[in-house]
Amino acid sequence: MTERNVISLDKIKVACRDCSLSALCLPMGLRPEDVDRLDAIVKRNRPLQRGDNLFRAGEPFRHLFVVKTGAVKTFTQTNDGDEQVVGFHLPGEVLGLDAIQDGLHGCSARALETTAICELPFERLEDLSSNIPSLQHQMFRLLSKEISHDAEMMALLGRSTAEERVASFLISLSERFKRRGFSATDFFLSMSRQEIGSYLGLALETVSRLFTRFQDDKILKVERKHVQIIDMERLRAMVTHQTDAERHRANPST
Amino acid sequence: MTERNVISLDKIKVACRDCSLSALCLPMGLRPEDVDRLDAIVKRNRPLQRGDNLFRAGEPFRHLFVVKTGAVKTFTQTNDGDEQVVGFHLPGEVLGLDAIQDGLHGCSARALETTAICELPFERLEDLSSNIPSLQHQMFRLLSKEISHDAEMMALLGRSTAEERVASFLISLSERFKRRGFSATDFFLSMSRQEIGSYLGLALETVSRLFTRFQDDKILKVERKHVQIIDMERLRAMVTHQTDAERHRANPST
DNA sequence: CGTAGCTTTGAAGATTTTCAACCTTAGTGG
DNA sequence: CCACTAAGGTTGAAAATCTTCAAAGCTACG
Repeated sequence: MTERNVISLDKIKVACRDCSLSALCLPMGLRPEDVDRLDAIVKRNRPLQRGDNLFRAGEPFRHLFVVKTGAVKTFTQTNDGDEQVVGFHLPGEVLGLDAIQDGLHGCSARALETTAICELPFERLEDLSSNIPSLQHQMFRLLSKEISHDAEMMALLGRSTAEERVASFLISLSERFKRRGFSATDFFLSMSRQEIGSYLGLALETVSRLFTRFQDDKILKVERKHVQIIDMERLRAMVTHQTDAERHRANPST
Repeated sequence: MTERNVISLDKIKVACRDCSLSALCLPMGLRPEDVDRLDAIVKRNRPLQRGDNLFRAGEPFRHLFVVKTGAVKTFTQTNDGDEQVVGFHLPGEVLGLDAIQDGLHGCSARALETTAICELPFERLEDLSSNIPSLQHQMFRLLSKEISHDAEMMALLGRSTAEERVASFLISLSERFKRRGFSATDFFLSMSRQEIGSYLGLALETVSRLFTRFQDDKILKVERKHVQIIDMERLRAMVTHQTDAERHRANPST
């Protein structure tokens, strides 16, 4: 990190803490004046209540959204009417990236709890990116990260047993909470068993049974929405599907 | 489409046909001189033979790759050693988008048949994008499209029966061939039952049985790698999981 | 022509889903 | 303050689906 960036870092952090743009600006020091320009286009809205929609599938796409606090699920409907959850979005995570493609939201987004959101007008973000190469680079990285994450998820769904999926899901939540400064081993699920099942391709009963079994095996302590991870080692050991990418990130020398 | 773009279209098509950049430049008219600049950074390599690796997981990322002819699979290894297919890439499709994130390839890519590839040095593409706003926009769309596609795939894997997955897979191939000017109803699979199964999260025997059943039901004609779709209607009817996004794209008024 | 690598097919076994009942909790209104 | 209700969660048993194991067939290639 260069001298210049050290100077700007505090300001960036403040701006990011405020507007939850860490996904965009934390990974790489933008110049302070650029952060100000980015900050200037961010809209802050009143918080969403549980059940409120942030956007619906088919609506025109104008903004990217960043979760500030709370949690959001994204989902589609199947032809036979039920809901298919395609993602959960925690603080610091970005929504709407799939809609850049054709200017229409491909899924709906709904708050799982009281949730604060920032809006980024995408056109203005594009303009800014043209003028700030490091912001453009951040945008590419942001989109690429999503692709990378999706590929891991597909590999998980494509291969795994119910046990492995649930273990993987818990580890993913744990890591995401940790990254945002929350406890990695003690947290509340804002989504129902139904929603977890839909996301993981399992019946809600299967999710419930696995939570019970993990608890019997002294790996977790689960009480409704409250989860405590007792034995992270064994939870990780259940996941045979660490990808090459994850291996290399964990230990780049191999 | 503006007058200016009409003029440039032929040239673009020629350039794209040559370098397989249609993913980047066909969806939106770049100015002719911009296409030339894009064309100038494209490298053309000797073709890959079946089994050759294009890149391996963990290798540093320098280029995006566009399939010109042939077919490529991307895959990761699981901890217990077997291969997990995460994607198939047909002519006109782009590989490596997941690696922008951290500069390392997250999966390996291997030719399924004799395959011609274009290389796009990513750094130079970023430079160009900074200077050509419409190219930047294309890049965002390209990445977004991949995210959109992955979300559909996740929804498919998360929900469906074996029947639905195989039907969906065939429809996807059919549409991709069609888009590139090949027959939508008569094509050759360049991948094995094993690889299809890995991709769809099914045992290879399950894939084989479903091909047989679809044939018995007069929906397909399958002879090893050669597939003919006899009854596209019924094939489509098997897929309950048309997403909102797909519905809206098919019929934007609803 | 023989062998290796797919592919197909059958049967048994395992996992997961479905259906049904019951339990728990949080919120509501008497 | 308590009872009631609705929503979500748990548990059991039966049924469906998919996988695994095993064997045999086919094709392409050397």
